[in-house]
Amino acid sequence: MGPECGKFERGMFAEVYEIVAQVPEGSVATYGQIAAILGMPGGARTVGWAMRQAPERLHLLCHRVVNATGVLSPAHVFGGQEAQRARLEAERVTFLPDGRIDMKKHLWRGPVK
DNA sequence: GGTTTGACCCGTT
DNA sequence: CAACGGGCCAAAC
Repeated sequence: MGPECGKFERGMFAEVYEIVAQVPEGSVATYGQIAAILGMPGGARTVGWAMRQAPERLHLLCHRVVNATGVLSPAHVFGGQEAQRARLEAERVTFLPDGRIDMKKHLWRGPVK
């Protein structure tokens, strides 16, 4: 593979995008979890950062990434939490009456282990 | 090359 | 239970 073989964006963002892309339907990952997989314990903010800058051309599955509490991101991100929730529900992700994702059921267990 | 930012996480008040 | 602050890290300005 050449240095510019039509790959993703450079930097550790690419790693984040790849991890997110590996999350199967019906599962969700947390920022801290992804950060830990990348070898950045405590770097949850950096992951969220990559998501903010996330280029749409990658068809990001960022809607499967939530915080550790299972709460969706602020409204101004996905065009409304309602939109993100609808996407997750379409993937058979169940929500608790609290409005949070049932992390115990859908929390991704990592790429492979 | 220092400063600012950001979709976080956790403990404490 | 809700609000506040500190810590942590990498990219953009």
